[in-house]
Amino acid sequence: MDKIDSAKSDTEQRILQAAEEEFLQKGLEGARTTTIAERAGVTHAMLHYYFRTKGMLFERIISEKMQQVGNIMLTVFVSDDRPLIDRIKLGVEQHFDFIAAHPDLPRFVIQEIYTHPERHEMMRSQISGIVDRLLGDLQRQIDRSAAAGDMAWVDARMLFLDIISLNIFSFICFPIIKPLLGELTADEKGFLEKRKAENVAVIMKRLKRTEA
Amino acid sequence: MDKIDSAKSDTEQRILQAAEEEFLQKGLEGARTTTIAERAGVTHAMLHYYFRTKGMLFERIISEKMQQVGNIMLTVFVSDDRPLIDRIKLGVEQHFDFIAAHPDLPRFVIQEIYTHPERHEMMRSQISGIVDRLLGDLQRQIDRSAAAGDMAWVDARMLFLDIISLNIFSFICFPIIKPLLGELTADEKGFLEKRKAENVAVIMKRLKRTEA
DNA sequence: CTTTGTACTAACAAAATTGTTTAACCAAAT
DNA sequence: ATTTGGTTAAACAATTTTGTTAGTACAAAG
Repeated sequence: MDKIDSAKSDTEQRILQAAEEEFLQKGLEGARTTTIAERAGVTHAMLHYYFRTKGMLFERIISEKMQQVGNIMLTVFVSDDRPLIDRIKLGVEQHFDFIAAHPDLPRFVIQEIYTHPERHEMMRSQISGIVDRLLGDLQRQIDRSAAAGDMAWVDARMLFLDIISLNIFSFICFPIIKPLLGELTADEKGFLEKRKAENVAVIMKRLKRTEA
Repeated sequence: MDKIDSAKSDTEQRILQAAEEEFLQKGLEGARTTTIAERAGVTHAMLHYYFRTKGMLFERIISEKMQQVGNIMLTVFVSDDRPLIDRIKLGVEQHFDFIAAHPDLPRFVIQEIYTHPERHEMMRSQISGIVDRLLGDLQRQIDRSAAAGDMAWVDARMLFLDIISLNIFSFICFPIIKPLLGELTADEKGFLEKRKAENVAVIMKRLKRTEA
C-alpha cells in the first residue's frame, strides 16, 4: 500500500538496467558487480542490498531474456487467413524485425544455455509444448498447400531452422563480418534492409515448387 | 637441438588439451586455472610454470582457433574447372562437414570477438584481404554465369552470408533445438545428413534462375 | 662425483571479487 | 518529538582465484 510500485525506487531500476547491459556484454562470469554498480551510479553495497547476490541479479535478467527469446522464435508464425506463402513471408519479415530490435539477445541466450545447460529445464519444457503445436499446425498446412500444387513440400522443422538461421546468424556474427564486408555494412540501416530482403527471397525460392 | 619437440613434454600437451576443453566450454572468464589443472591431472603450479598466466594460456588456444575459423569460412570456395553451380554446391557441403567436425568453434570465436573486440585486429586485417579477393572472384564468376543465363544473379556477399548462416547456425543453437525437435534430432548423425541436404537445397534453389 | 637445468610439488602470498556490517539520513506515521 | 522503516555510504570481512617461491628429484653433461 505504501510502496510506490510505479517508480520502483529508481536505484533498483538503474541497477537492473546496468546489469542487463553488463551481463549481455560480458556474460555471467565476465561481469563484475562493482562495474554494474558504477555503471548504475550507485555504491556496490546497493546492488547486494537490492538483489542479495550476483547470481540472483543474473537470474532476474536471464529469465526475462529467455522469455523474450521464446517470443522471438515464435514470431515466425502468424495466424491469419491469407495464403500460407504470404503468411510465411510476413512471418520471416516480422521475425527479422524482432531480432533487429534485440540484436544481441540470441547470442546471450545461446551462450548461457551452452555454459549452464542444467538450469533452464523448465523453460524448455514450457516452450517445447508451444513449438510442438505450432510446428504441427504448420506442417499440416504445408502438406495441404503442397498437395494443392501451390508450393514445394518441405519439412516444417527444416523450414523453421532455415528461417531462424538466416535471420539470426547475421546479427550474431555482425562484429566479425562488419569489417570484412566494409562497404556493404557501412550503412548499417541499408544493410539490414538488404539482408531482410535476401532472407525473404531465399525462403520464397525454397518454397517455390520445382518445374516438372 | 636438445629439446624433444615430438613429445612436447606430455604435461604441456595435457594442459593445452584440458585448457582447450575448458575454455571452449566456459570462455575465458568462466574457466578456472585450477579446474584446467585438475582436468589435465597436474598440479596447478604446473600450469603457471608452463604458461605463466591464464591469459597467456588463453592466447595460445584462441589464436589457434581463430585460424581454424578463418579456414572454415574459406572452405565455402573451391577452385576447380567445373561449372560454378557445381562448385558452389561442393563448397557448401565441404563447409558443412568442416563445421560438423568442429561444432563449437564458431560459438567460441563469436563470443570471444564480441566480448573482447579490441584484440584480434591483426587477425581481421589478415583474413580481410583473403576474403576480399575471394568474394571479388566469386562475384565476377557469378556475373558471367548469370549473364549466360545459367543461374540467377546474386550479390556474392549475400550468398556467402546465406551459406555460412545456414551451415553454422544449426550447430550454434543445437543445445536449444535438440530438445525442441526431439524426434528429428534424436538420431544425431541422421539429422546432420538431412540438415546438410536441406542447406544445399536452399542454396541451389536460391541460385535457380526465375522463369519469365 | 659434481654441476646444471628441467620438471615438479606443496605451501604460501597476492590480488581480485563478492558479500556484510555499522551507522547515518530522511520521510512518513504515531 | 519520536519511532519506524526504507535507503544510502564507507569501511570491512570472507572467499575465490590467480600467481609465486622455495626446495626436491632426477637425468644428462662435464
